[in-house]
Amino acid sequence: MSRYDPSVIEPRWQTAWDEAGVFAARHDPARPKYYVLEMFPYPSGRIHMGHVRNYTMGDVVARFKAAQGFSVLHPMGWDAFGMPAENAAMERGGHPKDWTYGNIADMKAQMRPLGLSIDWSREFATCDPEYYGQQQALFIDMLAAGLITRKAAVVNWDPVDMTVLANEQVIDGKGWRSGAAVERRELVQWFFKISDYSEELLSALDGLKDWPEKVRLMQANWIGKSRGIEVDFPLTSPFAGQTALTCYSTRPDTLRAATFMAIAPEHPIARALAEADPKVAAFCEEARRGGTSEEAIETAEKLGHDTGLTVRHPVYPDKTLAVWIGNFVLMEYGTGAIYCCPGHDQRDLDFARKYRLPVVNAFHMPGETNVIGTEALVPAKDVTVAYDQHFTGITLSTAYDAIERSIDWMEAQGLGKGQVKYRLRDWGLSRQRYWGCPIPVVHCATCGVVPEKKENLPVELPYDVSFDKPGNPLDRHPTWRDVPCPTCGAPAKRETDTMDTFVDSSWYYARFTAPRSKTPTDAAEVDYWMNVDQYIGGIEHAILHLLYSRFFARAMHKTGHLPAKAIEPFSALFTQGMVTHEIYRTTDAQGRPVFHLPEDVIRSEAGATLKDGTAVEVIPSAKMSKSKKNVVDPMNIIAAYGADTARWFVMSDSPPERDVEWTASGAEATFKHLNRVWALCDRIGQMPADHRGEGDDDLARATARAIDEVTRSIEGFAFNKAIAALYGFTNTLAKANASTAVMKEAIRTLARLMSPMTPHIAESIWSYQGGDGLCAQAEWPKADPALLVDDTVTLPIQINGKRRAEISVAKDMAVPEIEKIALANEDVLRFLAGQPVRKIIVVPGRIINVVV
RNA sequence: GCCCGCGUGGUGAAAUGGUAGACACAGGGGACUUAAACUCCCCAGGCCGCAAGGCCGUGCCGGUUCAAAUCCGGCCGCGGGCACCA
Repeated sequence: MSRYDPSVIEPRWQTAWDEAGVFAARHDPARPKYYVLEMFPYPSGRIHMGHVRNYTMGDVVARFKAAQGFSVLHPMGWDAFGMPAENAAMERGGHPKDWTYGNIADMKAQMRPLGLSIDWSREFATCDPEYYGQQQALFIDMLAAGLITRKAAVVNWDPVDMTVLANEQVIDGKGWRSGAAVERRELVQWFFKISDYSEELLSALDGLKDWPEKVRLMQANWIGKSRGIEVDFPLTSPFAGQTALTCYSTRPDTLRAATFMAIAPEHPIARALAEADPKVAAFCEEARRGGTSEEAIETAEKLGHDTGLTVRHPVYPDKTLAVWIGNFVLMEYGTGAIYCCPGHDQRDLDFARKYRLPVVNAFHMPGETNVIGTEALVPAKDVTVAYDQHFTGITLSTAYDAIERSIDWMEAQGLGKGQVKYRLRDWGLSRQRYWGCPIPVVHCATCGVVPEKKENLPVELPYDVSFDKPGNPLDRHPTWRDVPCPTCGAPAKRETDTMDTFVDSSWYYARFTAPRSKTPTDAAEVDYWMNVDQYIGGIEHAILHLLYSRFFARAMHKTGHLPAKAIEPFSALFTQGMVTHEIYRTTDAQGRPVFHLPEDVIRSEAGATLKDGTAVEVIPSAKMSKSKKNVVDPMNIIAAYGADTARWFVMSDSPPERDVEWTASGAEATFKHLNRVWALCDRIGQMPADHRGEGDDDLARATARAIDEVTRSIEGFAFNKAIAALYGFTNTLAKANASTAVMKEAIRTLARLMSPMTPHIAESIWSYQGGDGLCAQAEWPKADPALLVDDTVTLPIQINGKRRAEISVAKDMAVPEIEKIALANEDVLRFLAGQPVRKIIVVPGRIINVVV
């Protein structure tokens, strides 16, 4: 065997795998299938360590399952629509399509040398007309099935660029390019009616046993099921045709402490007031400032304007409450009007203190006075509190019980209606952008909104567009936009909005089962391959992508594109931690932030500079992101040490669910280790066939233990522990003095155990040591159970919980006998110093604790 | 602001109620070498001690338990998500 040279062996084995078609997914009804999928990448043009970690994890699972006899589907594609392509076109010229396909070619060229066991014959990009045409067919079917609707929605409007902005393009309430103050504007948009599935998506979470608990919890909170009551507050004098304000509240137990009302600036009453009163109009205008994100609204300063109107308290008619307009009340949620209990809600209290509104308690902590100062009294709902003069007569109660009693009482009095509500809103899919899947409908003056005929799909994006002006180029492309109505043939206009890119990623997993099908899916293929047995991706997708995919699978089932068994498309989910890195920032002449790639920054003990000496601000590690440019290029590691080193290293140190801070150190050490394995293989290969050693039994046991540990660790997604076990086994093997046959068997086992992580070197060892066929197709080793049990066990002895001694006893020794030996131990006697033993606890096989 | 996580040596971590620090990285010492690199061997949580050994120690404070890194309550710090980044 020559020296270890990955640049020679890695391409050789990759070619061998390709020629043998090892990774082509085969629809084989005789074998169990296993579908492993990693979240497909956005084609930024460069792979980074996060990709290497993500795809190596999936590859370990895919190779492991293949070795265990499964027919494995392990595909790869590109989440290729989205804003960066348009931004690139605006900043550097060129066309989003050319930029995207160029990036895909570049990234694929960087991924191939990793030696991933991917079936590349199934590759597609979401911007392929073949893919998005089928997505348009799905849209048309979903429209017909009543799963899609149109309604008004609020967007970020840049009044200078006259364009809609994404939330990330709104920085401190200003447009990222124009710097203009952003306004909230209403626009008619397309929506998927995901809220029809709120209860279904919530209750089905219980069945997702192999999803992380935290993801299910996050989704449950996002869906936000609440039980509350809808109450009318009568206006003391009717206004604008309204006689009452209708509010929804989840805390009717605090209704007595309501001291004022707040309505949204878009509320009909606020609009009517604004028409008559320029001061109200000015306030409503002001309240529309800022971005649409919940974060922006929740953290913005709460502003209010007193309308002068009052309402009567529905339960205590003597009380009247002032009606305010508040910039924090949203017309989209609930009824656009809320009643405020500053005593028991911090936001309401802050508002009340600011505008000198009254504050009262609905309850106190038992035995306390609880005068409200600057902090609202907000105990957990399961804490018993003392209600004051509560309308139901409740005195001591938890909030849980008081809420139920209040709802029952108010329903009985005809004052309100108990209701279940969900926080989950419909999914707005319209985007006023070019680089996305066109929404396949036509607007006709006589027929209204008409879906495109399926035989005309795909509705393809025109290539001849320019990005020199802000806004959507499809809007100013007459020959694409102006088409005859599919129904009546009269001149009509295409929808120029394109789809949210979350739509693209909500069904790609199904498409991989039959990527060239002339319909969105192929019944026989989805039936064999679905569901995804193991889905792997970043925790940042815990809510939106995964929830949308769960909805889409249901919608695809309803429209006949997926079988019922696939409505939960991902049987098991693993959320890997992120690869993080420091961020490097300078500012431009206008004071705006400019970010720099790590390779453009020179780091020293004193700080960081650019190559021209400009000082760079170093921001602590955060998720690697394109916009922050804190991404690391793994290609230099592959060039220097080979793919096996990169793969082993990203799997070795941190547990896969935890974030890992990228550092260059350690890759070198991995490479040295692989060299040691190579040399060990060489040495064993040259042992005389008749060599006899003393250590055959010990090595056989160590081999069995390694099989057991590596197998269990991979099954439990503890790849770092699998690698620790492989280090241990390699060290044992290197020191072993065993017979040639046992040594050879051990290193062939080592090759198979390493192969999911380091498939190329494993293949070389396998063939050199006389393994049959390709290691990639070899069966996974099985441990002999008889070799896994030890006859004796070491038991630590604690005295009052502190470890003081240890004894070695037979594995199956009876407890009384262990007690006797422990109490006779001389270290134990020394520590006891004659004190009487109060209790002795023996946990067989684990520990002994003597209590004095 | 709201929801969800995470916090253990100089570093990545292991131990998920039962011997805290496995396995590695960086570091120190030694062997080999004219020398260096490579390779191999040894040491290594902190404090006290010549040693034997002892005390302390898993972000901080408190609790449950024979026993807590692990379970519970409260704080602090860091990260993810917040519906148009993907």
